[in-house]
Amino acid sequence: MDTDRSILIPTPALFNFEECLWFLNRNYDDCLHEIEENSLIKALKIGVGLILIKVSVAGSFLEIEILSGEANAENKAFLVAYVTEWFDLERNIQPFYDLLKTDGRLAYMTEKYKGFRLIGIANLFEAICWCIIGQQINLAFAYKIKRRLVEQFGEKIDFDGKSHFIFPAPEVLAQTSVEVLRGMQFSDKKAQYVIGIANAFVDGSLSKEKLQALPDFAARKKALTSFKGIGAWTANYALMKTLKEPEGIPHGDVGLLNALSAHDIIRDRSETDKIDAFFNQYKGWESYLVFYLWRSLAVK
DNA sequence: AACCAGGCGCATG
DNA sequence: CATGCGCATGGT
Repeated sequence: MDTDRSILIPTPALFNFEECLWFLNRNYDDCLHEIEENSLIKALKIGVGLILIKVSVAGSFLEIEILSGEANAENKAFLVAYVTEWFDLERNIQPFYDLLKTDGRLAYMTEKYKGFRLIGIANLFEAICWCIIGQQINLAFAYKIKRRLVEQFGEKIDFDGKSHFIFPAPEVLAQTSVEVLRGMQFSDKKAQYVIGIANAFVDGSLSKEKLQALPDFAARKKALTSFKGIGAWTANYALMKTLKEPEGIPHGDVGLLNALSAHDIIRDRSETDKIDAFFNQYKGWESYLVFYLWRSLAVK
């Protein structure tokens, strides 16, 4: 191991990297990272520089190896912060487990999914675009469309015979056209939404920093849903994945509803009062509950 | 081969 | 405020 190009982050209690990898894989074809064996490879942009990292477990540490790009102190500090946020390493999830254990239907999760963390999407623009792509279509198709978009417009690092992409910048997508996106099988509306959101990022009317500066969850949700293409589901999803907001419950989500009925919490999606009452028992941990329910959905 | 997919916006009652 | 409808097209 080249210590110059390697960083170790101590892992917290109740952390299991393989559980997290399961979620990042799930038999889907995500173009923004690659999983091989028990490691994860991802390209990132730091300032103007591209960097390729490999994340794996080394004893009681997560190891970040810099495969390509500059391994200076500044980049290393960025990477520690990035991976810590990505895997939500700073959160003590014991209180969540204590709540799960009081619920006969969900208590099994504290063993079966032990150490599973809320996997983030640090890039707000990416999170929103991903939501728009995924609205009302099946996930396999959504990943295909995302790949077309990313491979056409994203920057990449070639390493070891493979290309590793990063999500396109708003400036780039703001310059494309509905026709081009239609060619990638975006619907007319979704193409308009993505371009509209890209322009909002370019002109500064929407940004992660601006959202974070708002006083509370309700204000952030309202700000997000004022943009075309961002409804309640997308706003909650983005707040949950990018800002790690506990209250971000993607209401109406098909996967969530399926998991709720699979656990006999509801019979059909109209029972919104039951859903609210259920989530009320998990104050402060709603988004984690959503994540664990998604985790419970076996893929094929 | 019909029915469903990690919804959303807009038009009505 | 709640309900209904069109969207677009791949998966199963």
